[in-house]
Amino acid sequence: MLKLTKKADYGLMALKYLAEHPETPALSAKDVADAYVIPAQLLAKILQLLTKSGLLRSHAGMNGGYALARDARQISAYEVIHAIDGPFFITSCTKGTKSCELTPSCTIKEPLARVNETIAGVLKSISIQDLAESEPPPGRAREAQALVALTL
Amino acid sequence: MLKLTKKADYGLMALKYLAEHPETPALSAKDVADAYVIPAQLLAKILQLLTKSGLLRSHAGMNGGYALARDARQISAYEVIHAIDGPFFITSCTKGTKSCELTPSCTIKEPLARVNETIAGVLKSISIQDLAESEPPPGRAREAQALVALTL
DNA sequence: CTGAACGCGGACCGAAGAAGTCGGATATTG
DNA sequence: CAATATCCGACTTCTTCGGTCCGCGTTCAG
Repeated sequence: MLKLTKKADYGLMALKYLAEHPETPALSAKDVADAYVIPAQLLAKILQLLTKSGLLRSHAGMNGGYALARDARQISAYEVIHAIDGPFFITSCTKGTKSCELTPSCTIKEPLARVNETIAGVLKSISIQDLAESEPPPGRAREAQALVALTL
Repeated sequence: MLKLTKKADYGLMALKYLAEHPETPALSAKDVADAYVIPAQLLAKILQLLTKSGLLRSHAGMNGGYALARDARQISAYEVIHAIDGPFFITSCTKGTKSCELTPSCTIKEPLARVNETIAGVLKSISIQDLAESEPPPGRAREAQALVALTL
């Protein structure tokens, strides 16, 4: 409940890894899969998704692999998750496609949709670059650049 | 991915319903299940969970049922979700129980943990009362009372 | 005191989605 | 040509969610 999939995790990890190695022209799926210890074939499919979404550029053949399509600072965590897991909604009852039918049930959904947007906003404000940077010095914390207002 | 379960939805709906009927001493699971159109037996179990967590007070026997244990304003959406779905983490890799083992993989998780806390903060700032109020007049929007800072 | 209405709680099952595997086609380079 | 890549769909396996069933304890009305 309310957790992102391993695929999305893997995708974020992979992008972070690519962001940390800007010098290399391309890294193969296997390279990344070895660096972390995730199954190579699975990672490959994830990277393919990210390529289709325009976040990565791929190059087949020997010495091929993947590279970031844009600057790491221009890629948000939201885009990655969206590319891998599709559009995400907090509510099971995604209003729009007459899912809640007759029942006037979904009075809850209205305020929860705001929460949904808030979370999306937070995710959009985080870039791959942020992920790649924020780890080495344990004490140092980058100052808040994301400030999100929630109105019910 | 990243959506809350129907059980949590049902729980929120039920609490909202109870908040809207403060006069009645107790409403049975069936009452609420009929109001919205959700399966009664399932709702019953959810209400039991909420009772065990201290959010509701139950009364067995004829004319029994459930009532809010506290004021609707004192119950947060976070508590409800937590009571029903258990502790929630964005990351599949909940650090703490040596889940990420040897792999130095989870460099991602550190910043994502912040996101997790941010979301939890938003959820904590929403009360059942908010849910019960925010619907009738479509144009009117309560002003932002939740302002969340995210620091990476 | 007896039975109906209710909460309690465990066992169970089907469906759906996530995680991961396999196999083959295509492209690129040495 | 051969090795190394991406690419892409089908498939199996595993877990979890949504939901049902049944039996028990409690309360209250007649």
